[in-house]
Amino acid sequence: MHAATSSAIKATRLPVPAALLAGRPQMPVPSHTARAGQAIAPDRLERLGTVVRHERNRTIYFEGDDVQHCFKVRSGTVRLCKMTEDGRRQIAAFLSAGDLFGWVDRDTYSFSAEAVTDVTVEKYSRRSIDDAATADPTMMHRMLAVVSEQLTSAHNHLLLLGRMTAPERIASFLIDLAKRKSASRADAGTIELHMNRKDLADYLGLTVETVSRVMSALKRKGLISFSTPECVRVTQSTALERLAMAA
Amino acid sequence: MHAATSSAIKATRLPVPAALLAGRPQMPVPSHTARAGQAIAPDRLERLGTVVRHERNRTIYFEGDDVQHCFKVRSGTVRLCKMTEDGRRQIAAFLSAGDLFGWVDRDTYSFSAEAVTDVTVEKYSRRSIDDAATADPTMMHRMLAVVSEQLTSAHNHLLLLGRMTAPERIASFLIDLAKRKSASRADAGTIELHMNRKDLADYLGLTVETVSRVMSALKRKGLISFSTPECVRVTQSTALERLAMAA
DNA sequence: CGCCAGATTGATACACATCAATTCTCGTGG
DNA sequence: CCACGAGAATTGATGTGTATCAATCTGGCG
Repeated sequence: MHAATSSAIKATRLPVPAALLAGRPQMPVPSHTARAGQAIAPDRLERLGTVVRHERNRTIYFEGDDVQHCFKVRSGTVRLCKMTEDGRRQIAAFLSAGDLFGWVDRDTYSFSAEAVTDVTVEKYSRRSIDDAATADPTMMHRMLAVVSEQLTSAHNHLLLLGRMTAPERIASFLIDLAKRKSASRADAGTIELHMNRKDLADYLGLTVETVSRVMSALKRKGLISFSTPECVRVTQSTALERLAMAA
Repeated sequence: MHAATSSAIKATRLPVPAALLAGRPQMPVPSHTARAGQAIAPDRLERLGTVVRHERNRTIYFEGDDVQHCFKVRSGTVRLCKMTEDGRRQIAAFLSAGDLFGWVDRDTYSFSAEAVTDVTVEKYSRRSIDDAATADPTMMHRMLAVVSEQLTSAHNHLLLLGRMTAPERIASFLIDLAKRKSASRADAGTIELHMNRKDLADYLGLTVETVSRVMSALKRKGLISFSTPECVRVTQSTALERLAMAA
């Protein structure tokens, strides 16, 4: 099971023009400052990374694999998840363009990374990152900021899973997603989910049926609307926020 | 509400003889390597910290407060938690001697820290830590390791809250606690909880009544035993582990 | 057109929450 | 030392939110 970690389709060695650690904060439920990162010795990081493509539902790495690489999402959506022996799954985060993952100082990954959609990621060997960090100490500082942000997201997620009702979970999720979108484009209101109901359910600690029912209920009440299951429009954001409530 | 963060009773300026970042990994649900830390420029960290006492149930800092300090538990138990407006609470972690908290690179704390029992903590100003990190780059590296470990714990906790039944949650919790104990002393089997049922419930995403019922059931089945609610003895650890199951 | 996976909707079951008494524990003062 | 009180823990009776089981519906694709 831990064998074929690489489901890569194409791997081209490429310089990294933009600052590696720049980009918006990882994971949903941010609700905090966006900390637009500034360039960290971009010259040192050029030619260190490769761009790799993974097709839909392929695993990028498995929980328990040795930490050999760090990643940055270039396009598409990635999920970080854990499974129990009997097949129950918990998704810890969905990542999209600009998000970093695997940037931890550990021996093994504590969750799997999988492609929700077709995905392109930038991939950096741990060794090259270590070198870059040695050369530029602020790099390590930025990595700490990234992991800190992820820890905050995880803590918000704990509150959601431990103490919120199904409608509250869905509402919070939609609001977070809407916030993330609006950060990039001012589309305002329309959200492309990119993931199916099972993914959503496994992120929110619910079943597909419950997710479906609550989505339908929200639609009936006029808080949201959607024609295809993957494209949701928030029509009454204040009412939705009231539903989500949690600080 | 964010006013009096300091409920400190006594504050004495003290050198820090042992390596600050040494110690066992933070939070329950580790299940991974213990990474016994090596000394990080102990000389630079001496005289940077103060020892502060907080009495039972006092808040050390509030969610949303500016991050001014980092902490290390010297004795007692600390809980990290979040509350909703209507009083629901989620505890993210319990910390005990040797554990670090507040070591993030963020502007504000994303959760409150409270004393479960009477507690003594070592307290370091952010500024002094930054200075130490500049002087010794490996320091930042160690901090990244600490936060990474916490992120892993948070992810395990997500699986527990999102996908496990009440008995599974209790069993996992007891096993983790037992592991932590055995790491320090070879007491084997006997666990001092230090926290009441409400704390336990808020950590596990359950109610006091459910926690109590499940504990009683486990006792009746002979997997555990306890005379006082706070002192639990695991009598059939393999059966308990089978109950917990999750990878 | 017909197949199939995903989504929705309905009927029912059950795990855990909620409401409501006891019972236990422990600190305090007589 | 024991009685007392108060908060915590336990236990019981009942309710309910979400899971489970089971159709049906929908949309994409060979």
